[in-house]
Amino acid sequence: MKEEKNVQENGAAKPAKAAKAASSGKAAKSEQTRTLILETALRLFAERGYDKTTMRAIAQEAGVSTGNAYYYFSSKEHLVQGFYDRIAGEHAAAVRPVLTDEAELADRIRGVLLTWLDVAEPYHRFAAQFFKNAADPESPLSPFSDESVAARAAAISIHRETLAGSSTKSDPELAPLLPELLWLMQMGLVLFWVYDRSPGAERSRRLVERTAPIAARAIGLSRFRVLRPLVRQVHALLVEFMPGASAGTEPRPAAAPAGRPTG
Amino acid sequence: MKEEKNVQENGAAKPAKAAKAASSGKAAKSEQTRTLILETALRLFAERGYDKTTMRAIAQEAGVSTGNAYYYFSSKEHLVQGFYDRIAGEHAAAVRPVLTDEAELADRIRGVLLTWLDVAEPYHRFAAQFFKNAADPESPLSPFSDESVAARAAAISIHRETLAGSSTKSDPELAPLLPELLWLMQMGLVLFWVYDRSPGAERSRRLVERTAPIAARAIGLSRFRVLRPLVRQVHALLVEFMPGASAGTEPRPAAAPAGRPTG
DNA sequence: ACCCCTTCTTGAACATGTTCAAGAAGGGGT
DNA sequence: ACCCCTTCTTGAACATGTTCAAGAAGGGGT
Repeated sequence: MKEEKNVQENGAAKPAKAAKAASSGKAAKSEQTRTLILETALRLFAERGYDKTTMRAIAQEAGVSTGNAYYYFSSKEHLVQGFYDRIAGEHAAAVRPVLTDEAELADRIRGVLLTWLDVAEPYHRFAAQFFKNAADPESPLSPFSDESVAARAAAISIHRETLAGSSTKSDPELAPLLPELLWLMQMGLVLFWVYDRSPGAERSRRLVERTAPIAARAIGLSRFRVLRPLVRQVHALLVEFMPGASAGTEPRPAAAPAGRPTG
Repeated sequence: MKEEKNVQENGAAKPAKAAKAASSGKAAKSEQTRTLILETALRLFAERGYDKTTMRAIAQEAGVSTGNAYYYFSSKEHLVQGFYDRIAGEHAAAVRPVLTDEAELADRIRGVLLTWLDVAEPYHRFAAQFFKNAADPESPLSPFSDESVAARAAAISIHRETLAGSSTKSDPELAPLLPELLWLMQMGLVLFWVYDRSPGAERSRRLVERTAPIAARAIGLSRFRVLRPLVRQVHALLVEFMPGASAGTEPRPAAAPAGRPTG
């Protein structure tokens, strides 16, 4: 079912003539169709859930043929990529007040993570259903996949700001790696949230309330002398295993570095 | 595709007459068929991978009808449960030397985790392919699901021994929660390993080499005064969120406690 | 020997993700 | 106006997980 052959760059067969079409004034017809299919899919996902929404239903609802949906999105999973990007965008926007108003690191971390829960809440049921795809390392939906680089970089960027804007000082060596560490923490939260069945995801919220101060405190403590050896070890660990952690603070654009897989 | 109706206790329609059959001397024919199907499935999974192995192929290879396979295993996923149990069993056995020979906590943790990698290695490709199912919270394969309680308890039990047998002392309040914490660490390793494409999973092995001393050191440091507040917070966190963490050290049998989901 | 109820077994039918051959639509270039 | 090449679009066909109605096999109880 999952073949190595026929891998597409970005999951769609969309040709490179996009630029040309844009310069020709009106949005390309093609682009409209693509958007229509995507919007329809996301709406149906939200209404019925991922599994209950068939490709046939999406195509029919969008008024195109089944095959046409596959012309624009090479699989059902690829339709979810758009959902990813949307949530990431909403989060980036919704998080502004927190980053300007809060000073304490714990509050900033808490605010950023709670905001994510707020943004994601409407999609909770939907998310739980397609989450399994995201966990498949082969899947473009994996948070570690090349296709997710943009969303990942954006998320890490938020965390960089979270740290930079606070008064808490951390071990200077460790500092550049902390944004990615917070991102990892966020991924953990997402994992927990997906499993969370409590009404309003209140358990997830409480988890944030509990862990944000811990993370902040641990970061603050990282300068203490007793912890120096531990911090050193953690630092070495992160440098070795965080993809691109040593490559400075700029979020990298599209292409992932060659060589070893993201894992 | 995934309906709430028709949930079965243990994923098979196997009737409660097992005990009776056992007392009647020879293994019930039914049990033989069940085992045959399972063995065949695991063999084909290992040979061809999860996705490439169709239910039809399993049935055919086992010499039964497709429908018959579904009589014994209510879905393809349920066939993998047996694989879980097998790996857990092998790990429990293979880990004996480590637990008797090693004294240092770091070495014990490292040994236990490296042994898991050894045991799991033959199934690496296979595991990566069905891992997505395990990540689905709805799936019986989820490490947090009720169906996985037995395997989870066994794994935690190993970690309890890992800690108990070492000379490292930890914060006494924290101590009872550490086995589950180590289990969580192990789950993290599994996650990493599934994504790991390096030959022989050497990156996973290096991750263990790096993290085992860190974990051991952090556990040892937990008694220090500066860290007291942090340890307190972590403790409160674990008590609240670790399923059954407050319920003493005995691994619980089958049924999960009522109320909130495992998440 | 026979009846009846439970347990197994079968293979066709169904649902749904995906592929594919065929052709329609667009749009230069002449 | 016409040809040709690329881009879209279609709907049938395919693959495979799962369900289901039908009936076979077993095994007491009489």
